[in-house]
Amino acid sequence: MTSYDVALLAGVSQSAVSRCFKPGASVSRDTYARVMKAAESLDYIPNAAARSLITRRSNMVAVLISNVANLYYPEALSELSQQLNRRGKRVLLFTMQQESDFEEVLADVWQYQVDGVIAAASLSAPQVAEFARRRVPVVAFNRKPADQGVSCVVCDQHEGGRMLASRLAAAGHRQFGVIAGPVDSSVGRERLHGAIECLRELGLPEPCIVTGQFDYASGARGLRELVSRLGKAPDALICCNDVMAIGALDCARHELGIDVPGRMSVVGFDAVEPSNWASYRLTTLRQPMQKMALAAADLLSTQIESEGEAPHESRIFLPQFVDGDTARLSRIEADFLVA
Amino acid sequence: MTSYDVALLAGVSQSAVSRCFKPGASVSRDTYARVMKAAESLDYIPNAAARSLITRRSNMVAVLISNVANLYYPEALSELSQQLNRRGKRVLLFTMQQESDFEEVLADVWQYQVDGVIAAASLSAPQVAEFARRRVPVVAFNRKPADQGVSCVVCDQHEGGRMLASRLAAAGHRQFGVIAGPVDSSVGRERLHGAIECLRELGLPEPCIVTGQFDYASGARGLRELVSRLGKAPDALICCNDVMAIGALDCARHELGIDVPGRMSVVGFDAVEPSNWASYRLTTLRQPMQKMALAAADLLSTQIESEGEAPHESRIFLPQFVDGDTARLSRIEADFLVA
DNA sequence: TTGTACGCGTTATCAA
DNA sequence: TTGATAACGCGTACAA
Repeated sequence: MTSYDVALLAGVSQSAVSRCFKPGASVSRDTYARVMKAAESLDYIPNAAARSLITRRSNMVAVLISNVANLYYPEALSELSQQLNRRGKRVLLFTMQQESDFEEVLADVWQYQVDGVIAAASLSAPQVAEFARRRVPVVAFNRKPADQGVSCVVCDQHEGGRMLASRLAAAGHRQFGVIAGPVDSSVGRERLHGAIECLRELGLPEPCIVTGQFDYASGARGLRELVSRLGKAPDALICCNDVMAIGALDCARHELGIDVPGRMSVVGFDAVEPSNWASYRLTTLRQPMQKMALAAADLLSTQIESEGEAPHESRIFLPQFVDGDTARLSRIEADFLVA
Repeated sequence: MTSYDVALLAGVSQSAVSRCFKPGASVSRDTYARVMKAAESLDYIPNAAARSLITRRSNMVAVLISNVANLYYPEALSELSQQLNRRGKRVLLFTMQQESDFEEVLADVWQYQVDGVIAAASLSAPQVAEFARRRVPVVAFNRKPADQGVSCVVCDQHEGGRMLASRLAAAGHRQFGVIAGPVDSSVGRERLHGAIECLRELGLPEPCIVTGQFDYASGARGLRELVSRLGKAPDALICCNDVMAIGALDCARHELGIDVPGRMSVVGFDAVEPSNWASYRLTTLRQPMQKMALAAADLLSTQIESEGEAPHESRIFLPQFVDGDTARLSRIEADFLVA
């Protein structure tokens, strides 16, 4: 069914039909009614591919995301999808096993004439340049791109690392253990470095650091390794995401018999849903995902509507402290923060 | 950059360029090399919209899914995306707040000329008819459509309900409680009815049933209501998904002081990742998600390639029992099943 | 307000 | 193997 068929049935020209489906076009009430009736009876719906060919707008936005199964991404994806839909954009989803698959995926993205891209992956400078060359607006989501010429929405992971470390330090913890994220994760690196930096500034002993893969097993494995390296449990354990923190927590309680928070404090990042379950009540940091998705959709929409003339913008959000039951934190500190 | 630009630079006709990007077309080595060199230097990439206009293939598949944030969907979405990508299809994602938003979303789907649809939502008979009329292949994912004229991939939820109920019954549980899913969830309904049917056949007392929303809070709320209705905890608690089971489990242990599995057995459905964490070790059923995604991608690809001439097919998978620590199950039963 | 005519970038057909 | 030409379905000047 094409607009020609509808035009024929309605007894008008094809362009009249086209105008009826364009909001705010100049059509008489009578023509509109006839066209709509014909369209309905023929089940006519405009062809988005043909439209995009001439308008140079596909109304599609590519969302590039790695590791969808990670507990933290679904919320991001869900929010992004809603926000984009609200702005009349559809989500063309590109999932990657690892962030390193990003380059190959990009080649696919160009074909589809998407109006913009939201990339939850690290953007190298050449990649940023390619976006500019192709005039495809891009917003980096939760990744600080190497290049400055890109809009991004991030949660300040570095500051998050500092927040947790400083609160734990203020409460008297001295020997820190850290379970870091995989080396290719910039989010994990920033959290780690924020924590380390803070501890260094405070003159505390160097933390003992092990690497994990952001999964449950990594948390348990990480804690065991820390205990074996230190000869005892650290005073405080900072895990670079919640799932590892939960893995460590379970290991501490069920396997090693370490009292949390009595003997060891445990904190995580993300405030994924399970972190708030009664068995955990994890002390952690929440990324304001709804606001971040909203900001990303706004930034991208602005870029799209301005044809890339809008200045690049970085929206930086602060993580919110979630007061759980897995860390001993001093009352004073809490009062101080409220004031 | 269009194929004309490339043709000009390479000194060939536009159709020659087109052929170079079509696998298996008839082009001389020399022409191919010249075209590719020109294309590379111009950053040329074929325009998928223009291509789909004439080939009537967009290489896009719409995936309709509700409640992406549900712990169970991310795995499904991730697997589906991978399987479809492997077949050269991109995923156009449509998320719905509720399954009832399905109808509106469909209107959007038609515009985009997708090659097919994977619908994780209930399909009414008129909707099935519309797919047929528009000649868009569709595969229902984990939903038995009302109409038979649709391919579907499902896990036998009804049988799952029976499996859990029968094993619990065989182990001597008599008074059952059930926390059901929301009324508009066919998956939840089937699990519930399977369990009820089985208990009825065995001549056991009618189970006490409360309704939940598939979320953590529903599990706790549901258990409290059951206890208040029965005046005590049921012998066995069947929850229509894992997250509610975990909610009930936490409530039983941390709030009501009910020994699980000593005093009450608890089982769930889905085998989401947290169900296997040390704090829970939930007895549950796993849906073979990878196989299901694979089957869905296969079925849809077949439909697409046959232009809808392929017969409709139902692929029904059986849930796999996951032996956790939250249910007392008799040794005999276990041996019996192995044999 | 309406219709004519053209072009968006590609693939497909066909004759050379 | 190659190039000219005609679609694909739509939006949009432009003239009426």
